[in-house]
Amino acid sequence: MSAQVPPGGFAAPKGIPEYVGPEFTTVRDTLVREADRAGYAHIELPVFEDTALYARGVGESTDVVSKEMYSFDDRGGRSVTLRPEGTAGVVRSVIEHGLDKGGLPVKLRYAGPFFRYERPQAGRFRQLQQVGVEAIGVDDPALDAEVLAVADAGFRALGLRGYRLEITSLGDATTRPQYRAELTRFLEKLDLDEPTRERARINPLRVLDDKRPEVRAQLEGAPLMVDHLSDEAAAHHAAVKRYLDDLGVAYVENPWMVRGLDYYTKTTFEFVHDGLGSQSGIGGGGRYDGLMAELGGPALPGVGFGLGVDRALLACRAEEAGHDVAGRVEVFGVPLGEAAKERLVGIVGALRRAGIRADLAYGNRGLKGAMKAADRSGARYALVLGDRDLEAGEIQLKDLADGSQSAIALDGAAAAVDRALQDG
RNA sequence: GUGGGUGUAGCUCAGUUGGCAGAGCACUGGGUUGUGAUCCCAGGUGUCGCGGGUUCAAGUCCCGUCACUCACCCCA
Repeated sequence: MSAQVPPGGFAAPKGIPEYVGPEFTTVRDTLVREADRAGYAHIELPVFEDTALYARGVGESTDVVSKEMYSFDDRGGRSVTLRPEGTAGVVRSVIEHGLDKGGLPVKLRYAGPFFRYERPQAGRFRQLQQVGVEAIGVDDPALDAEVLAVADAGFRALGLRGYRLEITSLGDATTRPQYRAELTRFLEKLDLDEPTRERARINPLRVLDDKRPEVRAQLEGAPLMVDHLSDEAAAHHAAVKRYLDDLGVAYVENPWMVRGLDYYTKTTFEFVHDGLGSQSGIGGGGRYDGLMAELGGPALPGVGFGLGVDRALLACRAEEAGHDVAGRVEVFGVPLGEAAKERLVGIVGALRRAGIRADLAYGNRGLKGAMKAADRSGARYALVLGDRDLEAGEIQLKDLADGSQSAIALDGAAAAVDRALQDG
């Protein structure tokens, strides 16, 4: 398909998607807008952090930390890592700057690139784009539900329908160790290959969402975390579901769901889309009540999500949703000859100063080529100017949608175009 | 990290039992210096991914290698 050596000799690093045009930013900004509506404030964070932050925050035993990080020593000999996820950085910033000293919860949102050294695949990239929110400082199931509702609203706003929200509870520190021991005893009796046994040793929960049928069959009857919740965690879980009903957010329970990051407690969730192939998660997250303390801050709870912008975009393409492709510009200038070009350059400048998106046919193309460029620009109107019009003190305003054309006065042409656009 | 598939023009691809490297789309110009989205005409010097081998002859067969891709794993 693609040549190994591209024209010019350079290729983008492996596994990194590049987006040209408005499609990507439209998806990202739509997701961000829903977080803004719920009062989450923007936070701009470093793209790399102290490696130890992720080792401690995300968890040494996770795949993300143990084999997928872009880590290197900087020139001062400090080990730094390109951020593989957003929550650890947000929590670090909250602790470092005492953002929890004011009113709680602290509600923050972020957007940007993250990095994981994985084998690229459909929907899986080494540089991935996420939009995320974090609500820190309050342990209230209504806040869990709000976070879920914000994500759901974002996907709905994109026009997506072919996804579902799966939720479960991972319990808390009071009962998880017992459950883990019980699950380990169950797994030890199964016939599993060596890599899977190794996984069971590192994190037995992870074996539960194995996709292979031969493994799934053996998992029938495995002990589930939702049956081993503390009274408090069970009440929290039940309350979250009630609040989701109040918010009109649909969900299904998936007690086999596991998260790959160690910090999750209680509520965890994943948005799953059916049209994406193997990498079907378009967003995920949950509660992390121990993370603040783990990273040296006050023992405050938190809840948040990360949404995959790349995957949401692929989902939009799969559903053919959200394609309001606005033109690059609204007005396109077509000059015939040098004198006309000098005059049109000024008019296009005036249009831009008036807030109208406008462009011009450069390169002294023929009339036909210039009109073709006007068509491709997506403009509503073309402004055609030649010697004949200059003499008459007029300029031709052509409606590219219906082909109609009328002459308007050259003086004040920009204002007249503005009026035409207003009238629609 | 493990396994499968695929590499031919900017893009999507065809190329038969080994015999002159092609089509569509896109792009540029012209038909028409006063009109685009339609129509007609013209415009291609491609490391056939790369290296080696077999052969009179390799895009085609063999070996190696690289890249891409899908799945496992993992996750957004």
